[in-house]
Amino acid sequence: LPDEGRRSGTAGLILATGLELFAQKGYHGTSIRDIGVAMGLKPANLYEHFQSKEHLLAELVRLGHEAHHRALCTALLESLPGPLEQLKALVRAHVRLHGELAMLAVVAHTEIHVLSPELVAPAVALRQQSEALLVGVLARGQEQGLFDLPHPFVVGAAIGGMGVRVAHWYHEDLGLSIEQVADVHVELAVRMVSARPPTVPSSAAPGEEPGGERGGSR
Amino acid sequence: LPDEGRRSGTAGLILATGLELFAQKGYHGTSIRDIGVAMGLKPANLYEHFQSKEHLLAELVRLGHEAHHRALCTALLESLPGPLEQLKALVRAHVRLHGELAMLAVVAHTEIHVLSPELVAPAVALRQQSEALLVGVLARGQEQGLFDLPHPFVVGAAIGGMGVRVAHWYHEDLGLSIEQVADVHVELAVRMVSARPPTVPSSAAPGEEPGGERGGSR
Amino acid sequence: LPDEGRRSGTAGLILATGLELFAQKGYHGTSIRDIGVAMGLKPANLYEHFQSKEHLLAELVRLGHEAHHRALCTALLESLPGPLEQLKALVRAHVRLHGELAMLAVVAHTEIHVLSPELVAPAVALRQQSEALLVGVLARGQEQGLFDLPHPFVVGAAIGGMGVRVAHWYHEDLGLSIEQVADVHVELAVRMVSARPPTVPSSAAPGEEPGGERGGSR
Amino acid sequence: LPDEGRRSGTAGLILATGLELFAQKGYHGTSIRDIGVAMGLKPANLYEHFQSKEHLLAELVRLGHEAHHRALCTALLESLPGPLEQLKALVRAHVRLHGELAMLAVVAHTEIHVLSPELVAPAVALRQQSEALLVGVLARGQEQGLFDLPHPFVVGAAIGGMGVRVAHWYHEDLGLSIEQVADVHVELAVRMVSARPPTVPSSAAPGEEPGGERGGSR
DNA sequence: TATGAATGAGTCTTCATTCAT
DNA sequence: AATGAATGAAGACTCATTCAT
Repeated sequence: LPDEGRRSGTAGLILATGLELFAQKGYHGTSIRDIGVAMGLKPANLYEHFQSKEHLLAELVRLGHEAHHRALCTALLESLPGPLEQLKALVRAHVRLHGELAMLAVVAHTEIHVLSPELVAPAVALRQQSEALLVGVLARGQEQGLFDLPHPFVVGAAIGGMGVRVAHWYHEDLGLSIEQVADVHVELAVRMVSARPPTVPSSAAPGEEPGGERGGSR
Repeated sequence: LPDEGRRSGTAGLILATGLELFAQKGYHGTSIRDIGVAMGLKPANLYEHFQSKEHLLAELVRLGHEAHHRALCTALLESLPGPLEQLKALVRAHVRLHGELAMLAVVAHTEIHVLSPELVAPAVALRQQSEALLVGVLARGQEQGLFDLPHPFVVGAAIGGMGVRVAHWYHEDLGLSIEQVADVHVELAVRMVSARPPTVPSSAAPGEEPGGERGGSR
Repeated sequence: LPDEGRRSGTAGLILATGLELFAQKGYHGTSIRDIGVAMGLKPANLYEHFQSKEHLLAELVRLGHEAHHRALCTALLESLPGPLEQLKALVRAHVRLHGELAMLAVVAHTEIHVLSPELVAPAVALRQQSEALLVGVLARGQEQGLFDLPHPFVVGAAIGGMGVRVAHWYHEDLGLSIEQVADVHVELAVRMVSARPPTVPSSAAPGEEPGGERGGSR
Repeated sequence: LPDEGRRSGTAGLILATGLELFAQKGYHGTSIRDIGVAMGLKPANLYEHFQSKEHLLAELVRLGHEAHHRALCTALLESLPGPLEQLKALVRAHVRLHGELAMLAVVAHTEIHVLSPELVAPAVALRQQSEALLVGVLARGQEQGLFDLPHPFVVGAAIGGMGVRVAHWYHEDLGLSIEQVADVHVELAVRMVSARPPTVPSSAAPGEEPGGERGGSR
């Protein structure tokens, strides 16, 4: 599905069909025959183009991780300087990718564990690098006193996580462009790294909740 | 795994073993034989206690959704009044559940789609109610002018989503208590619904960011 | 089902239930569990009363053959003398048994082949004796010039066969008493062994059939 | 086995092997593995040619009923006119089919009940038509005063039934050609529908039968 | 007498894969 | 590049049977 991974003819069709079915029913829930009938080809034919079912998945997982990594890197390269801008760029790219290439993102994320160590290696390498990008930005933002992170690791996981989930719930019939969704997530991410004002004037207005909040934690 | 769903003897063992394997390898990736050997029982024995593999999954999915719904309801009932406190209570409960019952949460979430309509019905009903709790709190918060939500629906999805992801990355060897993780998420959620201060020095305004950031970009 | 084979309590219930299910779905098509649920007892309980499923069948098959043999012998003993009367008695008894003990007859006939040689022995012995009764009567009838048999063996098979089939099609809702059915079969058997009159006008000779027939052809 | 149902290659082999085993051990008593080893093929291969074991049976049952119906129709078409000739033609065809295609006839008759309603439908339709042929001929024969039927329905069942049984006892090593068997059955059927001569000399009257009876009774 | 749990063998069927064509 | 047939392994599930209770 990503432009770079597009393959010609039958191989591309297999890739696209496999992606759709894997996203829908899972790797183990999809048989080589399912893919065959969905394509109008016989199962045996798949082996002209991929060594095995697992290799087909490996290719998809690799494409997904590459697309993700590429999107983040590009975002960073094109970003204005500074941790905040970079964070915004990362979040935007992260969310857009999970909205636009939702099936690929889901498959790459969900089914990565079925791959054998050899086939999974490239993907995990990319994933770690991608994660490092966000971690790095957050770290620098905090070093520079621009971010106020309750806990850098957890905040990173949360920001990444809410983006990942977009692939599961976003779809075009929602009346929302993926750009709008990305905008919101950018705003949320910014808020997440920004210290709240002392809440001096009791932003919770209706009166006087002052005390309540204190004991709120259990 | 949740106290309420604990079953006696063999049935309970099957439930626990199935949960573990389903979480690890997926429903379709786990064979009835896998469960059998992991339990030290023969596969045939499973059918004394569950009608089918699917019914076993259905029970787990149901338990997961019930535990989740129960946790949210309890949190709300015990919360101090007011949308902000309720939001905090919901997020805390949501995160704790996804940390403490991680496997159940993952299975209930990931494998719900393989269930036939009949078996899935109770779970989807509960899920909708659970979602409605958060949506309701956010809506009231905004009505009362306490929250500033860029987009209520997306914010809800984001808050829910980051909690859901906790089940995928949190584990006890992380040097973090789940309570700490919940604390952070509560703080993050509060920030997500709170308007940022006017950003007086306009930290987001491009162009005039205070120098230091420049070197941060790669 | 036959009075002599009736057993007390549970054993009798198993026998009756097994008979019904074997007749309906066949031996291999009926599981020990089917019998259990149909009886309201647990399958394990069957083994208190029968060594195995096969022994249950063997008992039924034996009962069936015994009842049949007994019916034929009694008929012969109570018959007026003479091959014709004896034939009539045999046919009547044969048909009555297959109507009144239809399920037992069907099972004893149909499922006898699944029994191991040891268990089947008593039944085959009886069957041969029963067949011999009819064969003997036919032979004597022919010797004495009372019967005109196109082919003794085939006629015997035919007379026996039409009676056997009664067990498959007769049931009480048919508006026919089994006695009526037996009457008809007796009459048919008598005709089967009786030479036709010289067919004076030669009704079978092609070409000269008496008019009326012509319109009958389609 | 009937010429019309013969299939090429493997499918035909499966059909033939299945027929043999079903006839011998019954549908439920025959496993897909039995068929496989009898054919020298692996069980899985059967599913290349038939959807399921039940579909294989359904095909056999259908073939059997078609062959039977075809045989009866052809017989009627080629018959001389008139109920008596038609009866003779029907009986001859009926018997020949049950002798020549014995296994098919037995399976089609015995195992039809295991088929699901959908799969059984074509066969029952044919069966009803076949029965109607005989019933029709008998009815016309009686209307025209050619037949003397003690009870039309029962006579039909008896004539049909004795033919059906041929499939169970006839085999070539018997020293009888199937044609001979058919001849006998034709003669028997004719006798069955023909009024006995008034038995003027009272052949059944006890007492005055010519001698033989004396020693005949046991 | 009755039963719940347990089990090894066996059920039908689907799987991914190969190979000759 | 494509396919129909073939296959060994594995899939979920059922079977008749046992045994402690």
